[in-house]
Amino acid sequence: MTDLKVRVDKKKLERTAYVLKCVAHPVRISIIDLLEQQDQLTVSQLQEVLQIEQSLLSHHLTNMRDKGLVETRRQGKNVFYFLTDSSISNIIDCIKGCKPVQ
Amino acid sequence: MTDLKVRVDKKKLERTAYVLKCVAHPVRISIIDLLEQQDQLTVSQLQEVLQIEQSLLSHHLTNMRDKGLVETRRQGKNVFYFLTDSSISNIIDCIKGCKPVQ
DNA sequence: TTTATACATGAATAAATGATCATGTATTGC
DNA sequence: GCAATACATGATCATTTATTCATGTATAAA
Repeated sequence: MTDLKVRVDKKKLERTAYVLKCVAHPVRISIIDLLEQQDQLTVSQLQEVLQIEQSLLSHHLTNMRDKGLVETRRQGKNVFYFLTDSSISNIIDCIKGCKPVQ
Repeated sequence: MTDLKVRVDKKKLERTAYVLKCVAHPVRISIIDLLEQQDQLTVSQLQEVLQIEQSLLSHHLTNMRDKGLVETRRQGKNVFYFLTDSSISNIIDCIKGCKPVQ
């Protein structure tokens, strides 16, 4: 109570919220889950599983790339997406570990 | 590749995104961090640390309560807020463990 | 060099979220 | 009962995010 304070500095707080906001979407969580299983996947492969419009998927992927969650590697006509670093995966583990509330 | 699929069912996916969306805000992350340090805190105590408008804080707290992240206990004029279950805290641990991207 | 495939981008719109302000309610002490 | 303290709520407006649609670009293959 005496010297209680937020232990995370403002910059990191904002960065964290920024990244988490990106994770916090059903489609993007699904993408992370798939990339944990598969190491790398093309947009078409993701689309086949997710069954959403190509352009919507592309927007989501661009979003994730902008926030540093995934990276890409082009190979011929295909672009492979893969998770940037495994620490992101921890988030998914947490989620899985979480008891559903209510 | 053959039978690749999302390992989280749709309902849980949505619930997860819903809760994560709630976590994904600097003020609310701060609140979680404070409640990890203190067990329970009144709105006034939170306000003193966070330095934001009372009504804004109250809105954030109501939001977190709706999503099941926190619960409340009234004691006289004060309302104490506390984290619902420790599993939520894991999210914070993850965040702290995450390397800052870029 | 045209056509098809794979993916990205931008504009427009819809929907959700955040912040502010004014006001309302519960509890306590006088 | 009345005032003060502690907190909640609702309306409003601004900002952000999600989705769709149309179109653009890169690569490969014919």
